[in-house]
Amino acid sequence: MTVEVNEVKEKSLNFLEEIIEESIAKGESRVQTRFPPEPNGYLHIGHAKSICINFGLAKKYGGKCNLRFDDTNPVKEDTEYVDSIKRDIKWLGFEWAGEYYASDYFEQLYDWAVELIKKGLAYVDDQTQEQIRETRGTISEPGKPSPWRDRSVEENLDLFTRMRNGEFADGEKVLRAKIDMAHPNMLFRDPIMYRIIHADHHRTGDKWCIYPMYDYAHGQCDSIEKITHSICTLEFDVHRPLYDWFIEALEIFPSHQYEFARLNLTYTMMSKRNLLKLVQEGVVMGWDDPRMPTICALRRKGYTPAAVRAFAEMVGVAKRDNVIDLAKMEFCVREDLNKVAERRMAVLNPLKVVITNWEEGRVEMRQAVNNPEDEAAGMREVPFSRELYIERDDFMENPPKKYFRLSPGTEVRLRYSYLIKCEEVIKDKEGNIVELRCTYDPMSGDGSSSDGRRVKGVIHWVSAAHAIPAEIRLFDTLFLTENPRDTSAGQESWEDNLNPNSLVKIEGWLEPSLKDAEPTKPFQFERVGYFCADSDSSPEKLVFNRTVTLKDTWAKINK
RNA sequence: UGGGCUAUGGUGUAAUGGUAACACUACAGAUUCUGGUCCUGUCAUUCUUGGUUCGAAUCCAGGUAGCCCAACCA
Repeated sequence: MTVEVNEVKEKSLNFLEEIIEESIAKGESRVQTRFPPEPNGYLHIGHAKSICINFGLAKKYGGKCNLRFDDTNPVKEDTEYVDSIKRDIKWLGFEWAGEYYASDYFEQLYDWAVELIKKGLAYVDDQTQEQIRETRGTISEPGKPSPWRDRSVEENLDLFTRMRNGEFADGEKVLRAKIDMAHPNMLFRDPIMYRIIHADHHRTGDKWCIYPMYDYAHGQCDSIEKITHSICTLEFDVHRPLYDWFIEALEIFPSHQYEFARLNLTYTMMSKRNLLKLVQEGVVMGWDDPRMPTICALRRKGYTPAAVRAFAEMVGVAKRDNVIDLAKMEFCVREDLNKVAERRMAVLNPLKVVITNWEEGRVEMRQAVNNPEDEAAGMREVPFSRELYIERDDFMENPPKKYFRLSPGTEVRLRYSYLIKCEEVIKDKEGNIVELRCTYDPMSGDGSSSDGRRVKGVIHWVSAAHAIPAEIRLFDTLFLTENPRDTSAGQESWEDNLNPNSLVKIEGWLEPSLKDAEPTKPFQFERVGYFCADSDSSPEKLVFNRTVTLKDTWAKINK
């Protein structure tokens, strides 16, 4: 006798999970990660991946994940960004164990710098920025030592103290680690640890005028927080030896850095610097313009946190360069929204239909299912009357062979309502179709028909007298028309590839129940796509944003 | 005097010396009061050349290709 073993396929581990499991196997009892944004811009979908990895790993292994702001460069940073970052992480559904700032550690970092000077591992350099650049050498040539490299410990200590005390102007002096000006890794050619910046810091104000560089700060901050797994993107891999060098030189808690490949999306600009430029130049309405890849933009557009998390999970974690198809993100959104979004009817491009055998003034409330994927969502009533709007695309005077919808003499079902037959097409002087005259089958209200005939086409509609007008913003999936990293197309720069049709505003008609829709709550406009009210929406002017299309039905029909 | 990282379908991710799997896309079909959803089917000589082995995507060696590094950015 054989027994069918229902094989439960265990989900394979990604390489970071393997690393963690190895460290646990070796006796490491703790998993502590951190998400370390610089508050110099808004978080985007690429950060969402990093957030999901860092918080997800901590959760999976019973550890903790800190939020640490890497605020070591006061001229670029601002509390506006700090606030937005916190809001976006919360929206994604994560809670940080501790909230820290690199600036919390400035005093400790300073003390450690003094320690390195005393050990003869750091010195104050008087060279100009240009001189430092020139003497660093190149990728294939060694650098040259600074003339100030061999100052005495006493002199270095004195100079560094005076740097802190504000005795020097910006750029006049820097503190550098004394390592190896001929090192094949450029970062080891006496990296700058501190520079002088007389600027207001968003948290420490004017307390400091010297600020640590990333390489001098990041590993030590991890170490202070006893981070076990410091996870960052691939371009930091060349920094890892330096990260380790400072930790070893200081003999502090040995945090370790691991790198994964950052997220790239087709047709999407992901660099914070360039996104900032779009905002500053007014190309977009702001950081939360629905065309932006920022988390707040996705929220405004009606994406759900669950969809973003599912996407991060689906793209996986590895070390190879990747470009994820936007279609994959849209799939995650549709998959989630299909389960949770209530259905509504809305006509984007109206064509008037008059039901000639329906009495003037008669209104009938039709029962409509809110969500066929979720019975608990219940029903609602939608008014039906003599004059309706249907989608202009749902009528064709001369239909091609596989067109299932209205055309002269044919019949379709109005969703949740009656079968109608097009009897007459009314045109204006220019020959434009302005109205259809139709008749309805009074016996077809329950889904059947008077004689058992069935129709293939089902279209959406709104009652002209009851429908409410709204501005509908159609944001194109493609904000860029080429992949930003693709140079083969010969474009001058990514900015030349902004999609001119990335935002189209139209006037549409919504069923009455959409009047008080709360912003960012997505609805499926049946047969059209997912939409949500914009934050600008008001009772006086309803504004709806397109979240994502339905799986491109119209394109399929029209091909 | 260059160093580091990476190569598996159109796109991602698995397979950890033993039948190349899963998802997205695309295409085809079935169901449907949404041309949506759900369901079914189709799509690979694992960058290359050698080697080790009964057996290699996996191990070894040499090529090749891509990405990152020369901010007082992170």
